Amino acid sequence: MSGDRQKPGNGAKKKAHQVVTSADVAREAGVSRSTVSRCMADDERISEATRKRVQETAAQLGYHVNKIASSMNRRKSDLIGLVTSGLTDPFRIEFLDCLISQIQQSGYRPLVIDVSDPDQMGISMLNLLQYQVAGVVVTSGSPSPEVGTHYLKRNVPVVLVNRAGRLEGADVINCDNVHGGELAADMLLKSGKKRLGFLNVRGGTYSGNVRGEAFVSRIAPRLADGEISFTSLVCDSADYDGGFHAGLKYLAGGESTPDAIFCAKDHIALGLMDAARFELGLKVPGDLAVIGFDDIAAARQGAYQLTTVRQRADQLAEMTVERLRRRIGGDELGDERLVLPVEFIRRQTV
Amino acid sequence: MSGDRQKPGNGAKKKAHQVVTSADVAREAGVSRSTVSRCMADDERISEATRKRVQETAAQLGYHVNKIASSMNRRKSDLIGLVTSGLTDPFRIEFLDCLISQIQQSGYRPLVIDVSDPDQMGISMLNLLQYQVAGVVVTSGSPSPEVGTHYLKRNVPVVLVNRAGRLEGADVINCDNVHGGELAADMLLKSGKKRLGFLNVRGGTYSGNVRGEAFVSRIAPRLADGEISFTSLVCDSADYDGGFHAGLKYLAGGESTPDAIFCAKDHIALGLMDAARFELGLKVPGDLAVIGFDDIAAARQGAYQLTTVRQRADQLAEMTVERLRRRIGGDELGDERLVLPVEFIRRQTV
DNA sequence: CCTGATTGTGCACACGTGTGCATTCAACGA
DNA sequence: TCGTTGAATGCACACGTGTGCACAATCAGG
Repeated sequence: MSGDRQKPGNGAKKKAHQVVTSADVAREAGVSRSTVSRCMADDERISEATRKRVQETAAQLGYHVNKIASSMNRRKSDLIGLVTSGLTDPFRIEFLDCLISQIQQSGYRPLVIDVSDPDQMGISMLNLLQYQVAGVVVTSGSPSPEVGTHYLKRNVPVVLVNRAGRLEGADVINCDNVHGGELAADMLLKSGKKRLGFLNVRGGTYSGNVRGEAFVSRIAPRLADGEISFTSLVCDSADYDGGFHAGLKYLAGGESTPDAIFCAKDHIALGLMDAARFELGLKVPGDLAVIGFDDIAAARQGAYQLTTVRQRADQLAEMTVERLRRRIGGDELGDERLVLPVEFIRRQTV
Repeated sequence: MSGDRQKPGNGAKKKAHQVVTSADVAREAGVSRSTVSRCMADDERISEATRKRVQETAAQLGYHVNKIASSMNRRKSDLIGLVTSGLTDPFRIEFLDCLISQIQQSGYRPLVIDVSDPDQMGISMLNLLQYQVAGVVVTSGSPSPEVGTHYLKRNVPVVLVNRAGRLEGADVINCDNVHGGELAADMLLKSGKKRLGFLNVRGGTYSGNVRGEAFVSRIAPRLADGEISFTSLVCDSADYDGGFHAGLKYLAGGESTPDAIFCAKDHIALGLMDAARFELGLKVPGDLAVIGFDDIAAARQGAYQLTTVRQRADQLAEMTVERLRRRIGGDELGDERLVLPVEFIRRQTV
């Protein structure tokens, strides 16, 4: 009555505290194991009566589907790989926060891979395949685009967020970096400042570069007129300390010292502001106007009140998960570049 | 020669782009599948020659062990569940950053579970069991201690971090909240301030409560003398905004307004400072001394320079992983409460 | 009562791996 | 040459699930 082949030699004398399996539920409910499986998956072909009965016995026995076994059979797990590079960048953290929440609500689970260490990176990313992930989100700029190819080759959907380029068969989602750079430029042009600068990390990130280029093209006419000047500034790390040291370096005084700086991201801007205000005694925005990018939580804090360009982490996450779900569901979407709108947030640093 | 039973009816005409399996490697290298398995696991009984040969063919064919299948067989995966409540608390983020890095270096993978939503919490935590996690780290205060019991019942090691109480068979790791509270008290007593306060979130967290109680016991003698006064302050959320609004509420003026406040955590202290300085025009530390707890990155920033009690996220993570690994390895450790030292960091808010 | 359609369940296989046990083989001492 | 030992490897089973297909049961219509 219990179905399937019996085990040959051992008379059910395994370990005492064994985990409850679908076979147990089947036996208890007087149905086959297949039926149990179908009931747990809400298969429509099962009659209402048995489904209810089985689900009740399952609950009573404390049965939960073994996702590992299930994943093995279906050759696909409910895991979604999140490739990130540490948990230090504030905007990325906000994004991951939204993303994890959304992923979970969609019935998936986030499997985090940290690729801070460049050596480990390759193997770390391959590890995701070992876990049969249903999809991958790449939020870090460091992995080369080609790693995405490995996933796509195995039909694992990939979404690249705030990254460069195009990837055949994958979505690339960015905020409107160009428009953001232009908004910042417009604001500084209107502010009456004359010696503009753009501060980015050495070598540049894709997003930062685009923002900077858009900024420069927008101010180009006025530059040509000679009404204003422009300097490209560089910091050593894309964070608070990087901005801080850049501030010490570039704002120490002199005729050509910038009086308005557009930063590639908020976190850099905060460091820059603190160096200017607390180390060099400059007034913001009196002596120095600052504009950031992202609108991280700290930008809203009283100590900064940073004027910035907002990109919405929640929207970014929402779109990421939506695209991922559709691709996992089998939609053939082609490769697209999706752009989310940005918004200028005027506070008190211009 | 290829070993194992053959598939009955189908003459190897499956899907074209199938994933490479250990059987493929075995066939290619002219050994049995068992040998391949042992080679990949660096089993000692395999001769050096064949091991090398097999590993080379494996690399050549692009074979990687299927962790899902492996987990199923061993009834234990390489996943470690991280139970957190959102990614908003700065210190927790720093801790998770270290933790994820350490977990990864130990050959495990972090599976994040967000229990922000209290409704989802129960099922979310059970989901971890479905994935056969090797261990669980609980970093959020919200789940009731009894959830840990579910894991322990299945022999899944559990580590509770900065949490209350004891759990039979699990480690509970805390920083030295008591000493931290005392250090803060000593500092404020020495500062000459007279109207002390302790600011914590309404209802209190375990860590916060302990810090506050230690603070109060330390100042108790001077309280009894009538030399100083003490007020217990409450904010609505344990973050920047909570501290900010509490500042507006408690520092608006009047005779009994505190002139020195010990905050349960840094993030609250930052909000409090900003309300005091930028909304109410108070000088810090002149009109108001502030001490925090944690020493998050923002506390070091020029705009705050917060005097605080440091707990080391990296040490916390290191100890967490070490205990977890030992328990996973089979060590019977009993249930312990581990306490990490704290350090007073004197900056410019006292 | 027979036929065909519909609905609900069970059987048996497959997923890819780890591992206890048996087996093979070479080496070695008597 | 034979028996013994130790090393290296193969065989077969088990892990827990999903699902195509076959089969049973019920029912409608003639």
